[in-house]
Amino acid sequence: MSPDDKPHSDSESLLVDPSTHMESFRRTRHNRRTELVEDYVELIADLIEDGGEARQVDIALRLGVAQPTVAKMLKRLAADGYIQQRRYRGIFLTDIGKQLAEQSRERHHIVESFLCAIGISIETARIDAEGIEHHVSPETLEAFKRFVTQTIAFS
Amino acid sequence: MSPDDKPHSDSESLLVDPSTHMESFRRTRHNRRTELVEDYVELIADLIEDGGEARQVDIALRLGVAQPTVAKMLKRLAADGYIQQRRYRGIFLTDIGKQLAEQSRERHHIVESFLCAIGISIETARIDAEGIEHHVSPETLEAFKRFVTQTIAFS
DNA sequence: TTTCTAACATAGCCCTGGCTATTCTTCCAT
DNA sequence: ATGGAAGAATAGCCAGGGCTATGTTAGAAA
Repeated sequence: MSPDDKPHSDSESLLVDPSTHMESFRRTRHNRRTELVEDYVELIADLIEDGGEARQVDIALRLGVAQPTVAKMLKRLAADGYIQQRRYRGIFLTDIGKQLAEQSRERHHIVESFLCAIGISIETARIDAEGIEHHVSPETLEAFKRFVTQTIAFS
Repeated sequence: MSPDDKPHSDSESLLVDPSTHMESFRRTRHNRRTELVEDYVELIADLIEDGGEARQVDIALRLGVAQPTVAKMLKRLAADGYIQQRRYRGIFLTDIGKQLAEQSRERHHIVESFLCAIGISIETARIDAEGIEHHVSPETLEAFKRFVTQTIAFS
């Protein structure tokens, strides 16, 4: 087998090495699994703060899904210890639920502010932030925060 | 019922109106469905360019999934017209497959460059870009591109 | 108090994207 | 020419996150 039979070894390849590549995808898949939880918890916190309660119908309406979908998800959230439920009654965030909500909310806010700071319209920023926030590592979040602060300082 | 029983009407609420909110989530859910396709097509293009062929085992290795998972996904890609398959033979991108790959690759590259430009380490940029790229709207992508260009111009 | 409605709970379905285990094919090396 | 190994296909399982249809409950209105 001549050297040309195999992919270029290192230099000129546009592909990173397989295990690194794999790590990125694994991480991304993991994030995908946690995003829904974060979305729910964040939304529940907002609804409670805003209207005193978080009803399934409201959650369903804002998420754009059917009520039973929400019900099923809430069971999972309860099982995972993020919320407390009483049959036919409201939903309450547990301490770790509140903690996660606060974290998500802050991250969400930073991402959205950042997008605005680089000149994105508020409508687009809102939509993109919803998708992006879950894939932002602590390091990137820090950078976003710095950038927003600087931009405000200059204006 | 006093005015306080209902959520604040407009001004002081931290929640956007429900239908806007819903749109964001719907969009995000839609993106999630297309990300996998983009990841595959982009990876296939890279593998072909890099080594002349895209084998299931290599795709599986880089994606961090099992080979049958890849096989199943490839059927979907073929059904959707992105690739052509010949049993026990290689995979080829169709024209629209190539087009999608090119688009994804460019977007991916812009996002990664952008993250680097704001000071993220290359390792983190790689991982975050993998997750973020699928949630970047055309408007945001434009802004990223502008930013990268400017940054390079100043250096 | 009774009734009726809005909200919640449950059942049962579908599709997607993972997995393991197993059965072909190909193709290289003997 | 053939046997074996590596890669691809297939079968069959699971969990997650959607859905519709339907039963239950709480609480307001009559």
